[in-house]
Amino acid sequence: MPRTSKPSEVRSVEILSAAARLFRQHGAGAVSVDQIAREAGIAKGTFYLHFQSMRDLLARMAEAAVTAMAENVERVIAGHEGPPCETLVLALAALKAVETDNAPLTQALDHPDNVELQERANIALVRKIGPLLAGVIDRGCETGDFAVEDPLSTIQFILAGQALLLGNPRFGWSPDEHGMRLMATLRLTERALGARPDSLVSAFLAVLAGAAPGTAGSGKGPS
Amino acid sequence: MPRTSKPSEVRSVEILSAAARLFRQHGAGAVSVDQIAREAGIAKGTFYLHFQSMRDLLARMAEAAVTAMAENVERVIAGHEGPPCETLVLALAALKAVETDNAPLTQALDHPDNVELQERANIALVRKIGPLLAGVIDRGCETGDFAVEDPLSTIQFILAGQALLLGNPRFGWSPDEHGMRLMATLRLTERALGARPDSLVSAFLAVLAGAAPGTAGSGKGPS
Amino acid sequence: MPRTSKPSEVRSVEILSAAARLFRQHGAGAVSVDQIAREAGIAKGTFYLHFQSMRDLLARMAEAAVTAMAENVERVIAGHEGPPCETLVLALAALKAVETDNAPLTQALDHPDNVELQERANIALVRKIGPLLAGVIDRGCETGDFAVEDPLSTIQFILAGQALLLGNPRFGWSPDEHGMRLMATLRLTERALGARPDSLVSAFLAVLAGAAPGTAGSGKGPS
Amino acid sequence: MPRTSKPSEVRSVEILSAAARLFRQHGAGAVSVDQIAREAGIAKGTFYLHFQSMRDLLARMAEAAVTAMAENVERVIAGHEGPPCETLVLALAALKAVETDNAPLTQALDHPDNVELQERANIALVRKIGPLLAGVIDRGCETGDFAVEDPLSTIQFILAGQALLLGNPRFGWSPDEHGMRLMATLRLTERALGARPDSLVSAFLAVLAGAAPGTAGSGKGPS
DNA sequence: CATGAATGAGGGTTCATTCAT
DNA sequence: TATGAATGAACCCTCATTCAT
Repeated sequence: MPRTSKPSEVRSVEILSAAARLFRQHGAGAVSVDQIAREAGIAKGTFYLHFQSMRDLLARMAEAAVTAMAENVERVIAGHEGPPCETLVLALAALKAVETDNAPLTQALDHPDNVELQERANIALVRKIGPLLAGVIDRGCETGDFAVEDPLSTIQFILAGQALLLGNPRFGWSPDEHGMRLMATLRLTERALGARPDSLVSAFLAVLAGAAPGTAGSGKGPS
Repeated sequence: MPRTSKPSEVRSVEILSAAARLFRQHGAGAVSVDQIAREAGIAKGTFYLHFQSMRDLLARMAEAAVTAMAENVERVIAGHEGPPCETLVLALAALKAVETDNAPLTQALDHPDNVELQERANIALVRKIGPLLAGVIDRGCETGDFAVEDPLSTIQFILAGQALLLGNPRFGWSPDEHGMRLMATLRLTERALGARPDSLVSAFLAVLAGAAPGTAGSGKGPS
Repeated sequence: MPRTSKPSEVRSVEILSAAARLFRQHGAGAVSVDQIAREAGIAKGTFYLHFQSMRDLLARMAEAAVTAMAENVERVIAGHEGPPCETLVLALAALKAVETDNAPLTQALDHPDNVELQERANIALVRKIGPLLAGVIDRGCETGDFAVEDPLSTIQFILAGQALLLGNPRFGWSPDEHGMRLMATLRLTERALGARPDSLVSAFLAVLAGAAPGTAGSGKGPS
Repeated sequence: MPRTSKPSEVRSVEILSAAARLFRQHGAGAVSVDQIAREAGIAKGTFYLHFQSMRDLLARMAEAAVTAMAENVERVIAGHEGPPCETLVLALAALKAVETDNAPLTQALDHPDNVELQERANIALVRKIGPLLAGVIDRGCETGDFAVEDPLSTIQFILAGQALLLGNPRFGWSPDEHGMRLMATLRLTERALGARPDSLVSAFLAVLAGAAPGTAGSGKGPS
């Protein structure tokens, strides 16, 4: 009721995080513009001053999530000095960290109803993060740690597989099943990149053990 | 308006394929029961004589699609005598064949809006087809063609990666990009399964060249 | 599925009691022709062979209920020899007995949704039972037990009041409140009929105490 | 189609009276939200801006009707100075006045299908008006005009009887029959309250004759 | 920039009734 | 008489979007 005026960008972010909060609770499919407006403390009409449509909001949210991931990964890559194996594992961990972080935007993607959002994010992720990691692999190829012909395509496939098989709550893996698939994924990645056997696995265990320098903010391990 | 009575199963299939047709055109999310009924040439109420709800229809469609895939793969595996590499490639090709086939049910999954359907199918696919292919790999391990610790987890990861990276029209790969990713996938699979370098790639090329015996009905290569 | 042919009247009764059963459980407003047909073990179309419409069924049910009440009351009046006060109390008790009896038709009326049915029954009751009781009162006027100008109008008013105030579960009286209203009703009736003070009250207590001869089947007292 | 904005309360009342109009014509059970919206000159969605559901509307209508009655009665009681007999008769007349008034809300209750509404109103009426009249009777007991043990229970019974027997158009009494029942009701009330014979009847006739001071707005006599 | 009442097409679902068999 | 698949109008309700203020 009070008519508080704010710069467009501030309002947008407020709306975005209000939406994220609701999405987390009820899933994107079950949230109406009405609810978002109420949660953001604005009138319904104001929503349309900042977003063209509901679809627009969804798109921007997915974008924001992936951007956060990319930034996290970039920071890790830039900040880490050590064997490429470790860098890679840390980067993959940083990826998951965003999902695990309290950041509402990211967690919103986990709900069963948000499939479309999730998928968009996955695709953007493969497209955006792929090149970053491909850079790491390139370096690894130079140092002789890795040996692979087409690093980009390869890591993109691996990101895709991981996103669907491990990142998707719908599979409902038991902890055991999940662990087996995680380990198989590491071994497969080792081979796919032509890395020395056990090199990724041991790097992963090292990361799990102590917080390696350069880890992303949350400090949480990969899922 | 004319009142034609048909056996329940016939009507169900008619409705199912009417729905598939519309889904292909507009995406599952944008199709109403009204439209389906009109397309199927029945009254709206009749729809509810054969399907409990819209959700029910979606579930049955996803199920049908995956079942078709599983059958195709099984047929290929059973009917093929030759090196496991080839069997595997043929099986993967058969998988795609269902999607590529004219079968309306399968094609319906391709639309951008059908994410939920697609995802259900993907998950069911990984769960159902995984074990079938794991069997082929097991045999390969015995013959020495493959060497891998946990065939099921590994092939499931590969199926997941393939489903998202290659099966998803949203990526919008150019033909070149798509080709590179396909090749990288094959190389990755070779390494992941501990197969001899080039073994899968050459098997794939062989399949492309001539219709190997036991190929699925459509005869089309992998997407 | 088996096509058993039965005389129309038998079927009607079967359907009627199937409906009564369902009404008792879910209320008349929540029961569909479909359900009734299923419960009666017939096809939906068959329903319309015996009842013109749903409305028709409701009407016949209300009629049946009141007929049962009237018969009960008539039997009591005919079978009882004693002071009119007692006859009257017994008759009123018999009225309630039908409602309390297991007779599904009657109990169906108690559900909150069945208001229309209940009302029809009430009206029919006032119209049908009124004259019966008026006869008793007439006799009472002759014996000097009662003194009232217009027995029919009077007893109809009392029946109406009782039906709404005491017979309606929607009031939600506490046992105490209910008791007070019952006693006030008896006193009011005494005065209205010009009966000797306490005559009806004590007759009522007598009926409560021992099952007076001529009581209706259930033997249960008035509500 | 033209978009006219009105204060919420105004709209609510407009909708309410549009509904009342339709209810009067077709009965509450046969009126859809669609119709109400059309009659009120608003869009269907607007209806749900002011009423949570159809049920909500019904509840508010019943409430409004009884509130009007209670107010009328209260005004009469407060404004009248004279023998309790007369106050009582005036109050009962005021009750009917609301029903008889042109007030669409009240008239809506008259239709055969509105049983649920009517019943709710009846119950609320007995509960709300009962205590008001009981107060009058209490006073009468003090002045010696009345003599009754439990005024509340007694007057509630009488209200209930009157509501069903006289207020219900379904009985379809002929004018004669109606008159007889009205007179019997008065006599019964006299006796029930321990009033002097003819006291209520003559008060009633007095009220009929000239508009006694303090009568409700409509000035119409009891139905 | 902000408001929020108003819009109205569209959603899924039910169900009394019909009719070809 | 009996069947039950088919009908389709009607129902209640939601919600993305608009627009007068």
